[in-house]
Amino acid sequence: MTAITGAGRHQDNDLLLEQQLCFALTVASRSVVGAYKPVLEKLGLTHPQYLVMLCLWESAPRTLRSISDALAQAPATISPLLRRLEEAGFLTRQRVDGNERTLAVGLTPAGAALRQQALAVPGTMMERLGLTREQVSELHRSMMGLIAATSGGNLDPVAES
Amino acid sequence: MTAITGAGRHQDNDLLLEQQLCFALTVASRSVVGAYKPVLEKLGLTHPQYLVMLCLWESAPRTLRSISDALAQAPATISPLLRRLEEAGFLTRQRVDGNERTLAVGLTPAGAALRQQALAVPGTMMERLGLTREQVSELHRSMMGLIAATSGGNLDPVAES
DNA sequence: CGCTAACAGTTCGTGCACTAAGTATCTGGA
DNA sequence: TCCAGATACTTAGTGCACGAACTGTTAGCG
Repeated sequence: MTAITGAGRHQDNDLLLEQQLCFALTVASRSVVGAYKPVLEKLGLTHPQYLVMLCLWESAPRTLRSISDALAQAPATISPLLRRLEEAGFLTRQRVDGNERTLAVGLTPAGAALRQQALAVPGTMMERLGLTREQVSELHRSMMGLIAATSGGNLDPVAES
Repeated sequence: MTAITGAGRHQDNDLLLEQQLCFALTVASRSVVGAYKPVLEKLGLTHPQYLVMLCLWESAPRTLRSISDALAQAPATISPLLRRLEEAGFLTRQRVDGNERTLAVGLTPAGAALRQQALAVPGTMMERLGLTREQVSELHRSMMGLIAATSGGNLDPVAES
């Protein structure tokens, strides 16, 4: 209601595909992930798998829930991802004997060793994207602001009933 | 080789999940798309479907290839998307009689009428995200720069053999 | 004319993301 | 103690993204 606030007579232009932020954002995301692909392939990882490994290199063993929270993704997304990484030999999944409910995800020697190769990835990507450390920081800040805007606002419910 | 250029002794910090641009970018993309979801649900569209409709509202009828190019997505992604939108009654798919190879994607009356409801979407989203028109423009510029960085650089091949 | 290469779209297989539903476990309170 | 609710993870189902293989069509070239 009151479409005048914020929108108004700009509405027609607002529907142009090219100037949609959501469009630019999804294309940028897919493009950057695509740029990682050939680099990560050498490590035997997909991009989401790479993010999981980053989690584990920071702290292991840890629970699925903890990884799920760190990556801001549903447990149902992480679960099969961990299964594939286990099949690839990079991590282990086992129940903690004190608590039969939680899953302890740990690194195998191969998974821990992979970190050495991964160390070169950020630098390689900055080079391939032609970005300076400052530009990366600036973009990172923008993204964090956007993430805060989505989770900070009263979004989860449709706001007004 | 020569990991000193660009990377160097920052490598350890570079692997921290939180400061990965690619991580922030994918989370931001998923978050924003997720924020669109309740709004687009009222129109009966998913976010990728919304982008296809934006294409068609700008110009219809047009070919699958043209939509695929505009959205920077593979024809194989667009094809089933169009099928579902046809099933939903928003567009038509028919062969051009002069050229049995290309597909003419056109709007149905329902698909054309949907534009009126969609006019409110950008304003609604700006409000929900708490972004000003200027902030949206700025973010949009950043994303376009990033997209240019991925397609501009010699990325497609792995560069050196 | 006939053949080959390029092109338009579709289909298939794999992996991700997310909702919903299901299983098992743990915890807090009557 | 026992039970209701919360919690941890898994599974199923839908849709998207992408590479690869496939069908059919068109265009160009000898």
